[in-house]
Amino acid sequence: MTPARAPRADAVRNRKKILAAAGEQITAHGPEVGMDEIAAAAGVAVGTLYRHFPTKTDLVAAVVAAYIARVADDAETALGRVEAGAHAVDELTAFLRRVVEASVTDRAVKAAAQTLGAEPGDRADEDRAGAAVAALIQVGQADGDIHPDVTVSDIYLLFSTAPTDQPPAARARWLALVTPGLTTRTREAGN
Amino acid sequence: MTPARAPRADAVRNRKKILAAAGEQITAHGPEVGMDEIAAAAGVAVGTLYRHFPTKTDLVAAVVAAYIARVADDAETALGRVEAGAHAVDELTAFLRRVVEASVTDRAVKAAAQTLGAEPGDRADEDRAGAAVAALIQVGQADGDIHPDVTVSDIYLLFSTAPTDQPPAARARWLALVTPGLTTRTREAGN
DNA sequence: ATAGATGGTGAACCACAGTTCATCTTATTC
DNA sequence: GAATAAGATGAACTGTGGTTCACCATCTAT
Repeated sequence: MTPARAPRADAVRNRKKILAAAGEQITAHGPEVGMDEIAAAAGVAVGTLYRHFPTKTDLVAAVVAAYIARVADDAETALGRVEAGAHAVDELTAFLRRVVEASVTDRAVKAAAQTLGAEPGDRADEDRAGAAVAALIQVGQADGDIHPDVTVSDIYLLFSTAPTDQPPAARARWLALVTPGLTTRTREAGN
Repeated sequence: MTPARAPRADAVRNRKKILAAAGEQITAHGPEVGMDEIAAAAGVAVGTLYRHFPTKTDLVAAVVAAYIARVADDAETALGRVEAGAHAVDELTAFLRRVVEASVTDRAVKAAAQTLGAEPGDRADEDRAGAAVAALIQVGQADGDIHPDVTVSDIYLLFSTAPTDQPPAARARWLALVTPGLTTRTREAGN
């Protein structure tokens, strides 16, 4: 069922360039960047964009998928560290922080995803991330550091509400406000 | 310095109708509702909208201002209850919950405010709300219930990150996750 | 080297939403 | 009840941005 001949070399190259450019442009100027601008940034004509992605929504979806893949990688790495002996709570909060920090860059991606009807291009990556986070939580709960009723969807909930458009100080503060809800430790003064 | 004759009666009436309709339409269908639709809902022609509000951004700003005024009222009422003997923490969290709940209706307002360059039409209402919340926090801290380093901007930060587009259960859960960051009490199991 | 399809180009197209304005209506004033 | 200014109307205009498509270029298999 795959008799189609292999895609042309330059087509593959262009696809990558487009994806990269789209990511950059969207994170830089928000989701309202025109297709023309993305095309220009990729060093390609608009038509080429449409050859690879039938619609702008599809393009954004692809960018979002790439973002999710990155997050999944991050989560799995964190899990790896825990298996190597690191504390799960620490890794989880650090993961949270990292995602929130990174989302400054990727905030527009999120916005774009909502503006258009962003579809999960690759459910697989989403699952990967979920599994890793779940494992992280479980270990943390076994350690007695993470509150027993915390679930993966809690983490997603916090992700989706992260103040990506706020200055660094505010993001740090937000993290400080939110972590006590996840851990069993009493809130410490700070920041 | 006010020699201008009083505005016509129907003009005043229309202004109200427009504001009301704009609020409804935006909360119902998001900030992307067309001016035509708002006009239709108000039982007026588009041109009338532009007579009262030179641009769509101005109209949205007016709607946002009305929203802020409502929040300010709410905060002041809560403060009143505290002065009458209620616990400040409870009132603060209840206030938070109320705003989050209400924002289901008003979520689009927030979105609209960000989409366009929403300007604070009435700084006064903003200040009213801020003052009331500050008082609430202060009393709560004096009671020893609210963490000493909590500030008004923390509350604003939480507002701005409230999951307004999530189902009720998720919003409740969010509140449960976030409150421990404000209080001095240890997190209790729940939900 | 050549054929033929795959991929690339970009000017033109189109739909949509905000905005304008010449004209008509209606409230207010004397 | 005129006269007049304030307000209302809505068809038409405009600019923007996604999308198309007829034509050209390039890669790959033979």
